[in-house]
Amino acid sequence: MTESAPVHHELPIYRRIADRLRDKILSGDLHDGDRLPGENALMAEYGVARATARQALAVLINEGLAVPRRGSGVYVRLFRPIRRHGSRRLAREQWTAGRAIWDTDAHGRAYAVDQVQIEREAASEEVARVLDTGEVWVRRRRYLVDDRPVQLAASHFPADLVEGTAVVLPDTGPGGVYARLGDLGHSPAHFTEELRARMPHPRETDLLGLPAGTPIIAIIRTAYTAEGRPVEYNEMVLDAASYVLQYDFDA
Amino acid sequence: MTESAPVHHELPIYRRIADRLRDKILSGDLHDGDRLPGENALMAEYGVARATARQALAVLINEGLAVPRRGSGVYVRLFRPIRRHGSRRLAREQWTAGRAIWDTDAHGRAYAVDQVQIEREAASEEVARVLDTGEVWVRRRRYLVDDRPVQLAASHFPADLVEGTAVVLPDTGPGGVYARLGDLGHSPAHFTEELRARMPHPRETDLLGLPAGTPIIAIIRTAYTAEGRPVEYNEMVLDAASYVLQYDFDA
DNA sequence: AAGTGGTCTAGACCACCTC
DNA sequence: AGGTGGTCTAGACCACTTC
Repeated sequence: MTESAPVHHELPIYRRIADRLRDKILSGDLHDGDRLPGENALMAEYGVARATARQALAVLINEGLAVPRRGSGVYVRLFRPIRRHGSRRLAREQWTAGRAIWDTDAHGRAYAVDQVQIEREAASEEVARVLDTGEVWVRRRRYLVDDRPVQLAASHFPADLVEGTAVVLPDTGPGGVYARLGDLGHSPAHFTEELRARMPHPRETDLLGLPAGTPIIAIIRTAYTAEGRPVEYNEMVLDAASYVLQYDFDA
Repeated sequence: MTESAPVHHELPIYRRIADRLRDKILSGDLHDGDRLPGENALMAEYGVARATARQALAVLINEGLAVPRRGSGVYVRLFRPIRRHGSRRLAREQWTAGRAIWDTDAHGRAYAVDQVQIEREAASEEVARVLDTGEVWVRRRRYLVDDRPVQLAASHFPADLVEGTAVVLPDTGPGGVYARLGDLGHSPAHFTEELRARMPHPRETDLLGLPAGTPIIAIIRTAYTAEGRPVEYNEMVLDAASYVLQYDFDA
């Protein structure tokens, strides 16, 4: 009797446990910050080995739905995004009014800038291609909202354009770098944002303090003057769990 | 929470193995499609137990850098994104020229639509709020590029607006639904896209055939006529590994 | 002190792919 | 047939949190 039975795959135990827990989270049965049943609880409830219980929890952790806390438990994850307006926020009125762009984003919530680093560098191949120059000034910094890091950014400017100006000073003054570029007669007029989502590299995980299962959104924004001269190349890395991006445009 | 005071721990073995493999991938030492050292190889090379070798590989898999193939090995992952233009692609010339929007995106590559489903439904709370109606027609479908699913979409239209029109037929004719809305005197003129990135739910994982470690990009696009009437609410779910999104706008 | 998650070992059986 | 990854068990020691 060589005939074998159809291989009617059951889901593995750890997947079924994970599915049940996920349902409880997504249905609202378990709320933000609630404690999930721990490894011991799952071992007892389902009669499985510890590794299997862990495997089930790992699924939810890697999906970004739960966060483990050493010595304490596994918790349902909070999700409080900031709304970031792609088009509106860069409207000229924003920075000509002397306001920082971040006022537009983090309305009401406490925000801060961190780890500011300003350096003159040789441009990478890609930056050199876009900005059409070999030497750039780079402003790197980290943004925090409610004391939690949410974004990394590295703005690149053609060195000859900004050398000796406030663009390369720690404090760029009212309206920020865009207002300063305006002072120099190079007001940004057109923007391109190129956007990807992926899992973070270890450096990004550290700097943004990301739990497992949190993707990042990588944005490259290029700013052009009305004459079409590129004046800024800005690489941003956003904690995806902290953001909703919005773009408005016409047909 | 941000990582608390790092008590100068050494990295666990599995992390160090994962770090070395990641370096080989990111440095280009290992290329797309190359086979990584397997569990047995890692056990021998580092003198660790099987579970530890697996744990190291799991890190890379959950980062989206590697894909396991049963009975075969673990492979470096391919990354061939499609460029999707947020603003330009919806320019009126596109659909008034009778072209499908997808011609703009998947230039040159084979694309297809799949699992088309057209139904009249009661609007969800959110859709009802945005479209200002309780009854909607919904067009659900899946997009494929090079025979691989890359996007799910569900377009919602106010029922009274599109009842009995080509908008709710399988074939919407030249220029697609936007051209048909134009025929009805409701040409879309303004768009809003709201965008998040997160790990997929199991249903999305299945429909898009996503390997572990692949986030999705969820986009909600709302289309408005020149008079400000909302005429479409489109929920899209994109395989993040398959896309680069581009938005162009002015200051 | 007790409980939690983090790491690791040493086995086992299975389904699947490749040769 | 032999190698690969997928699942699972039954232990162990550790660091950390909570009480």
